[in-house]
Amino acid sequence: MVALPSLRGLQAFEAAARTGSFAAAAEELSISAAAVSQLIRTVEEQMGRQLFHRINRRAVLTEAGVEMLPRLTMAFREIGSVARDLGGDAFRPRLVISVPPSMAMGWLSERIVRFVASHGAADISLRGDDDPVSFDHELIDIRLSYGPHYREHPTEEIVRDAVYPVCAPTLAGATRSDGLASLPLIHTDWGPTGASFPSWRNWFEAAGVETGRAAQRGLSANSSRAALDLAISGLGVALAQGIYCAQALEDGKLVRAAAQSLELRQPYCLTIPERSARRDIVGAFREWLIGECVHAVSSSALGTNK
Amino acid sequence: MVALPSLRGLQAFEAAARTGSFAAAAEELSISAAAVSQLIRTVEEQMGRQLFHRINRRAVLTEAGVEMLPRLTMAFREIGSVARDLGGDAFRPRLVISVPPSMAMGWLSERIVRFVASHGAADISLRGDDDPVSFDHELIDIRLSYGPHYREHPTEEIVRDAVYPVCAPTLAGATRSDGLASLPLIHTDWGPTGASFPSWRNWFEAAGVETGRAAQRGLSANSSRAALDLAISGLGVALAQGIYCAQALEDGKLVRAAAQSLELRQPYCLTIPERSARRDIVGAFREWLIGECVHAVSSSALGTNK
DNA sequence: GAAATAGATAAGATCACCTTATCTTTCGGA
DNA sequence: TCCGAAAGATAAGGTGATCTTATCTATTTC
Repeated sequence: MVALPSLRGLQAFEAAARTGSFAAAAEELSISAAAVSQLIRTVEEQMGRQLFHRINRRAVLTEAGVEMLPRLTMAFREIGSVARDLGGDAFRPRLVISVPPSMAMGWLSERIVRFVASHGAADISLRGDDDPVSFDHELIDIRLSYGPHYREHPTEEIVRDAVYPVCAPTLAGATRSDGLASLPLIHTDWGPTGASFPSWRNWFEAAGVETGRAAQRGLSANSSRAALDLAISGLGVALAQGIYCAQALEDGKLVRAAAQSLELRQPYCLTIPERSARRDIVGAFREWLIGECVHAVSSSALGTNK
Repeated sequence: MVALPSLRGLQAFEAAARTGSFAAAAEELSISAAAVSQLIRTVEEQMGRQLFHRINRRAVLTEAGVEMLPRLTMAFREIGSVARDLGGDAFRPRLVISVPPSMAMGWLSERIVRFVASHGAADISLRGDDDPVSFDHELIDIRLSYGPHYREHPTEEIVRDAVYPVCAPTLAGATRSDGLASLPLIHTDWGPTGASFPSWRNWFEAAGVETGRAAQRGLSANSSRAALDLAISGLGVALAQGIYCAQALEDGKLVRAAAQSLELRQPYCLTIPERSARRDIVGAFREWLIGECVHAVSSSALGTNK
C-alpha cells in the first residue's frame, strides 16, 4: 500500500468541504481556522491537485474536491462510528449477511430469529443480493450463493441440493394410479437469475417419461416460496428445492409425490472474506447456517432416488 | 461529531491487526516497530480499551480488536483509493445507481449505454436493490424507487406511471368485436415486493366490466419483462406499465388492446443524498434519467382514458 | 460605508510522532 | 540444549507536523 497523505489533512478537507466553510470545519475539529487552511494546503501540495478554488478569500470546491467528498465522508463516518463503539462500555458485534433474494425473504428470515435468540445482542443485517456482490466496496461478512462465485475469497461448498415433486397429502393418493399424469403441475419461474434451475421438463426427462405437452400444463408461481404455498394449498404438484420444502415435509403439510429427484447443477457455497473470518460471531453464524442448510437438505432427501 | 482518536494510531492498529504483527505494520507504514507499538498504546489509552492482549512480548488481538478490524480496513482502504485517484493524472468519476431489481435488469441496463456513450469515462455501477436501501452504510449516489421512501433525504416525485392492456398487432383485430373477452390474459407476478401493483382484476373493475372467473384465465409471467415478451410473441394481452412498454409501442411490436388505463398507486421517486447532490455526473444522470422516464411514460400514455 | 465574516499568511510554540538504543521473551534450528 | 534471530516494550531524545496568535485583505451585511 502506497503511503497515504496526511490523514489529519484529509479530515480537515472533509469537514471543510462538507460544512462549506473552513470556519465551521475548525469549530467541528476544535482547532483554529488557520490550522484548517494550512492542513488543506498541505494535502493539496501532497496530492498535486487543488481541492478548493480560492476566489478572493473565498473557498469553492473544485471538481476533484466535489467528487472525492462523499467517499471521504463515508470513510470518516465509519471511523467515527468505530471510535464510538470502542469508547462505549460495551459494543454490539455487527454481522452483515448476504444471501440470494429468494432466501432472504422467506427461508432465512424465518430461521434467523433462532440464531439471534441464541446469540444475544448483535446488529445483524440480512440482505438479499444477486450475484455478484462486491466484497471490495461493501462490508459483507458472509455470503451464501448458488454456485462458486468469488474464487478470490475463501469459499466452501456446503451442500448440494436437489428438487423433488411435492404436493399436499390430500392429493397424494392420485399419484399411485397414474404417476403425476392427472395432477396439475406448479411451475416455478426462477427469474432471470435462476435460469439454470431444473424445470418440470428436465424432471420428466430424468424420470424417463415421455411428456409431449403435458409438462407445460398447470399453474405457475414467481418464486419458490409462492410455488410451495400453492402446493400446500392442494392446487397441484410443485418441483421444490429440498432446502425450502424440508420444513413442510416434516410438518406433514407436504408429501413427496414421486421418488425421482434431480440434483441442482451447482452446490450452495459460503464465502467469508479473510477480513471477517476471525470474528466470533461470523464463525458462530457460519456453523449455524451450515447446520441449518445441511439439516434441511438431508432431511428432505430421505428415501429418494438421486 | 465527537473528536476522533489519533487517526495515525488507528491506521497503525489497522495495519498491525491485519498483518498480524507490529513489525509488518511498521514496514508497511515505513516507520519503526517501536513507533507502531507506541501509536497503538496511545489509541488504547484514548479509547480506554485494550486492542491487543500482550502475552509475554507477543501481541494477540482482543475481541474488541477483532470486531473493529474489518470496519477500519474498509475505511482506510477507501481513503487510500481516494488518495490514489487524487494523485493520478486524471480520475474517473464514480457513479453508483440503485434501482429496483426489475428496472436494473432490462429497462435501465438497455438504456444506460446511451448515457455512458454521451458522458465519457466514468465508473458506473448499476445495482438492483429492494427498498429500503441504506444510505448510511452504502455509498449510493442516486436511488430510483417506487413510492416515496427515504423522506430523510432529498426526494422528488418524477413521474406517475399507469398500466395498459397491450398485445401484438396481429391480435388487435379481435378486440373490436368483443373487447378482451376472447383473448388470453397474461398475468404478471410482481413478486413479494410489488404486491400493490394493479392486476387484471383491478383493471376490469376500473373498466366497469363484470368478469366472474374470466380475469383469472390465461398465462402468467414472473416479471414485467417476461410478460412483455409473451405479449410481443402474440400469446395474449398483458397489463404492462407504460414505462416498460413504451419502446415496443413505438416500434409497433405492441399495440394498445383497450383504451382504459389504470394509474399506479405510487409515483416513481428519485432520492439523492445531500452528499452526492453537487456532483456533475450525478446531476447529469438525474437529468437524463428523468428525461427517459418522463418520455417513456408520456409516450405510452398518448390517447388513453385515465 | 462601518462592522462582521471568511480566508491567507507569517512566525513561533508544542506536542504528536518518530528514531535509536537497550532489554525481555519466544521460537526455530543445529 | 544452546544460540541466534525475531518480536515486542520501554526510555530518551529529536524533528516536524500541527496548532496558535496576530495581522492583513476581500466580501458580505446591515
